[in-house]
Amino acid sequence: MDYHKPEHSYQLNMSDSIDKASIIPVYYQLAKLLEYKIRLGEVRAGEKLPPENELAEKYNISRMTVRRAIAELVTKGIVSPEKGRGTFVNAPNVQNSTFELTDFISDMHKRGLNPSFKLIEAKILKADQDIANKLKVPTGTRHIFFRSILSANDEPLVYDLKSLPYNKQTPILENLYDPSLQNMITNNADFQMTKSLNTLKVAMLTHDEALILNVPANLPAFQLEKVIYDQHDKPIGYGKSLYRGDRYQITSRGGTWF
Amino acid sequence: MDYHKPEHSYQLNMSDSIDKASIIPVYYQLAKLLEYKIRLGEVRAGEKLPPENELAEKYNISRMTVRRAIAELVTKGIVSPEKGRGTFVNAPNVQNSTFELTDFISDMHKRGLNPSFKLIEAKILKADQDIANKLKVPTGTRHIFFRSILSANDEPLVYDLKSLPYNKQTPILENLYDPSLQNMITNNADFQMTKSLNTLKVAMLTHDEALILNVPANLPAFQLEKVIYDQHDKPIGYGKSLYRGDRYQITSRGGTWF
DNA sequence: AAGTGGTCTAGACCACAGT
DNA sequence: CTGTGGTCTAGACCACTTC
Repeated sequence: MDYHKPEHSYQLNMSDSIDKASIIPVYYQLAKLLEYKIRLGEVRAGEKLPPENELAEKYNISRMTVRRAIAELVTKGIVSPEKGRGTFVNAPNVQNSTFELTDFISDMHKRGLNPSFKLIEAKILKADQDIANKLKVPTGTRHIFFRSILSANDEPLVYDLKSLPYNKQTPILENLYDPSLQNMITNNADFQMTKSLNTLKVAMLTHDEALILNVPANLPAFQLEKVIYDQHDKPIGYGKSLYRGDRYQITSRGGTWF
Repeated sequence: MDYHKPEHSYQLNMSDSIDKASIIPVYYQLAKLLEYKIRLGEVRAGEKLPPENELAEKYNISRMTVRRAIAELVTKGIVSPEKGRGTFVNAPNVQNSTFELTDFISDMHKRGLNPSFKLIEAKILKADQDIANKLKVPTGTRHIFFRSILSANDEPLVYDLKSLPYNKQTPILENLYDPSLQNMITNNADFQMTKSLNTLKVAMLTHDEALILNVPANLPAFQLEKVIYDQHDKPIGYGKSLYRGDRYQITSRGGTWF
């Protein structure tokens, strides 16, 4: 019995040819064609794709176009070219998974929920040891501190704390309207490029935090910490977000196909 | 006062030119050059890069090479080309963060720890409602069930549960040696392409789970659930991993720069 | 030496956006 | 209509791998 060959046919009924007259780009057609052949097992993991020259000749297209097609598969992680040797089909990798944490508002929209935002408090504080460390400033330096609640369908979901270095040039008022770190970056033409360091932990909600989120204490939660740096690697914001563990989860798709 | 222009100079002292004789590819040189100019604010967010023609002429290189350079910036999320309009510099996005969960062994190695693996139990079970649901089989269908502990520096860190459809063709013994879902995929030539669905939650360790990990009960933990599908979208594995919340955290870098 | 991927060129035509 | 990015070609030379 040959159980390598699935009996049923696929929806895709691809012919082994390229339609140059099509509106669909040639490189895209070829990429799909190769992907299809790999899916069918015509070229298996560890084996080589036909050389670029050969593909170009076979389908009557230029080698550059072939390369563009292969580049598509490379970015998808399906194949890996090796200089002087050939382009090899990767074994499906199912071990890795990538979780995206986007901003709360779009995240909730994507989940079909109605997000809202409430600022609890905004004040100027002197940096304690912890904050001084995060913002790389001396202790006692003044910074603006925000506390807010993010809700979905009027149910509190995230408790959010932010600290920004206090800067007389920066108007506080507009930050009150949207104190997201993103807003701060976007509205300040000083920041051409930024980077952020993110840490995801699990935490147990303290009594106070649970009270604010209107949940029982000792509920587990995601804790997302974010430090944002400007183009000179100077911290320009620190944020800590607590996501209710009973309501929030993150999903991702992985593998060789996306 | 012009606080847009930082007074101090950068380490990079890039000349506004391309060295065609260099071993460094021209497209790479140009990509770095453009990135540098954006970083300096020479082209700010929302503004256009010079047209491809112009860049090609200015640096005496072909337009295809210019495009290759710009493609680098596109994949980094720094610019976005718009057909017929130009190539625009993106505002730094600091909201999104991407967390990678790789396999335990390489993850621990990367963290400089010494990983080890212990199989607690492997047995054949009949699927209960939950497992039947995950593996999309009728309840009562036999499946292989694995329980194991993953440790770093001999300290239990992850409690891992796996269920695979029972298949007489699949030798169990090799799975006992390395019962990772990845191993199962790699060793089975039937699977050309696979996909996985991953869910990350927070959970409270039950008494039993805590006992196995040798930690106090009610410790919060990451719970990673993974369902793997073959190329026909048939589930071929279900896994649940509990990561000690007091010892495990995930970090990522984000922003316009990686 | 032969095969293979990596880079690069100097054109070309197209589709779309803005005038 | 002009400017712009998107696609494609038919070559070329190089560096690396394998024989």
